[in-house]
Amino acid sequence: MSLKLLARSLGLSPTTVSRALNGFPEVGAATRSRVLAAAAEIGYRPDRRARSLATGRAMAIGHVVPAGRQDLLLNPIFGDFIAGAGAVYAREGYDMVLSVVPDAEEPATYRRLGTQGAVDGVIVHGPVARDPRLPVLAETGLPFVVHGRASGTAVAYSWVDVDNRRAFARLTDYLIGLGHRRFGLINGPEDMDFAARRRAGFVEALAAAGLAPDPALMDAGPMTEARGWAAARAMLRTAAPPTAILTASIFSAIGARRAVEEAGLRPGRDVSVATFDDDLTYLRTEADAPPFTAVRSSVREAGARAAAMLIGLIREPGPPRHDLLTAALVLGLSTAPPPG
Amino acid sequence: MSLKLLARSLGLSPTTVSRALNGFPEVGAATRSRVLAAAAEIGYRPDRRARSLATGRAMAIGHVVPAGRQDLLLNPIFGDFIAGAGAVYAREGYDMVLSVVPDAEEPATYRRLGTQGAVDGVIVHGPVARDPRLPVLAETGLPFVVHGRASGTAVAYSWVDVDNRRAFARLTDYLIGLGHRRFGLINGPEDMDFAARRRAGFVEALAAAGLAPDPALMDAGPMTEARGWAAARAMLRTAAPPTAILTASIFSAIGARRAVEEAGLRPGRDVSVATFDDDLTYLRTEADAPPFTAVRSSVREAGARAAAMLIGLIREPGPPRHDLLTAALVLGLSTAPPPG
DNA sequence: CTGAAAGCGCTAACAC
DNA sequence: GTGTTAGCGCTTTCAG
Repeated sequence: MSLKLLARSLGLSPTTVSRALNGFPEVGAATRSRVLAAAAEIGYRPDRRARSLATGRAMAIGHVVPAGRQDLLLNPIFGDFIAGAGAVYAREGYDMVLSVVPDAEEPATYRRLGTQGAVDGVIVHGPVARDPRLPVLAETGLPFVVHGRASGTAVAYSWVDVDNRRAFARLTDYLIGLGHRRFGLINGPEDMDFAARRRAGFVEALAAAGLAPDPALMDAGPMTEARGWAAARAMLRTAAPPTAILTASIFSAIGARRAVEEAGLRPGRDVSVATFDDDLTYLRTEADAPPFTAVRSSVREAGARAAAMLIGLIREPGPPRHDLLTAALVLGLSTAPPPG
Repeated sequence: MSLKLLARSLGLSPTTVSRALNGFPEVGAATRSRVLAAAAEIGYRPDRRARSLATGRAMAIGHVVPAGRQDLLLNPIFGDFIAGAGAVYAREGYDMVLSVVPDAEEPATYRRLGTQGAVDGVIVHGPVARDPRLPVLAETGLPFVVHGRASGTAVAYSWVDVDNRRAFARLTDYLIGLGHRRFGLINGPEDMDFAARRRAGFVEALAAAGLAPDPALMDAGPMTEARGWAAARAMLRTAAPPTAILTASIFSAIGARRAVEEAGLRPGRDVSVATFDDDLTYLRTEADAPPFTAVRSSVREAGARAAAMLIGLIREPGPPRHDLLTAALVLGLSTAPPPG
């Protein structure tokens, strides 16, 4: 059922009906209610494409996910971010367009999105240092917000990020407070911005306590169980093994625990394994209470904020905006004072 | 840059340019190459909305995710499914439109999507028994494919599913083969189709071995660490505790292991904890090799197949299609013959 | 307060 | 082979 037909059935012009439906002031009260009633009854829904074509606004936001960086999609974080953003979009009447594209085509995709008028703005996921996507995006003129930050970029851009540096500094502080002095770090891939910041927080907290990080006890790589296992295993075989291991993901932590067990040690007793995982709502909830550390998801919140920021930017363009969230601190699997 | 302008700059009519670009046969070879060259040079991209409006095809697929059922989004499974589907969409020129909507508005959303011409088809996630969405969707006439199955529905629908029943039967068989006789089951929410089927596979395998399931050792609920912990704890305190526990998720398994440890038992020695998690690519990869069980993701494959099926259905409508994938069997954390 | 007309950018009958 | 015309469904000047 089109606007035209609706109008005809009411004996009105499409123009008037459009105005009534869109809340324009110049419509007569009686007419408006008549139109509204009729529209509701037949369940009239304006065609998004036609409206978009006429107004120039797509009422949609693009999320481009590099197909190669699959861990991004697979990572529960992504889903949580999307959930937060999606809720905002739904409220504001925006659609979310997800494109999974081969890495090489990412720039082309951004251009396409901008040119084709399919979206009004874009959210960038998984920034890396000197991210090549940002200049491309800036060039298109399409508003965009980055989830995370990309160091080493000349482009001024808007971002929403969780304070990873501070989170790891806090986690490290906590362990230092328990009495630990020798730490292992099993980090994510450090070419990715968040991982680099986590490392910085770790090193910084050590320095503040007059401790020096041991390069032999620092690993960076995919946040998988296998990697966590291998890294912890290697650390435990060094001459001076760590009494506490910080991991950047619940999966790394699982692997690390396994290595601890295999070494004949007790996780949470002989060796503490601490996890910071930004998003564990799928795993634990506030209600869980002891013996679980209650957490809330900062990532979902970040998704919501990024979406809101982007919509704001679309509505009234302006200088880049920034939003740094405090991470929910998660003390994972098991920690205790060092033995002895 | 619009088609019209492009045409004008070439001294051609928009029609001819359109035909040349879209590979229609009646265009002269010389003209075509001229058009193609010019289009490439200026980076011409047809406006999707305009094209969609003119052709009636949206070239987009909708995925509607109930906001309330957040575990769905949070679940890494979802991301993996999306990754598989997304790759197919990208190849076929489709966009993916994700809507996160409050549960109550889901039917309205389906209607909206159908009416507004925003999408050509829909993928339904997380079916439950007698799912109310299917009738609504069927009524709209919009092609759709369900990821999973919904028992107790009169509607004939297309689906792609992983054989959860068989997967759990196999996992149970495996443990029986190791010598176990008393099993605990920590299942997902059994109102959801996949969980119900998993339970069925478990019970079935026991029956085939002449064993009866013990209701006191069967839990169903959210697949979280906390739930896994609580369920396992309760089971281990019964008069006849299980020697092996099957869990429906890696998170449940983590919780269960913890409970085993807290009970003074060794996971993987005194009590086996077996996990079936359909999607663990984010956790493990084929390359991991021992000590990790190699897995591949059946969910990603399911996403790809569902997408392909839906596109097929859009291109040539027909009777419902079905696709049942064999699950990648995952033996999680640690299993061993029963003690003694 | 309401309507007629033009146009968003593209495709598709129907000529030529 | 190429162009003309109409139209997808909506919004938006511009008249009245």
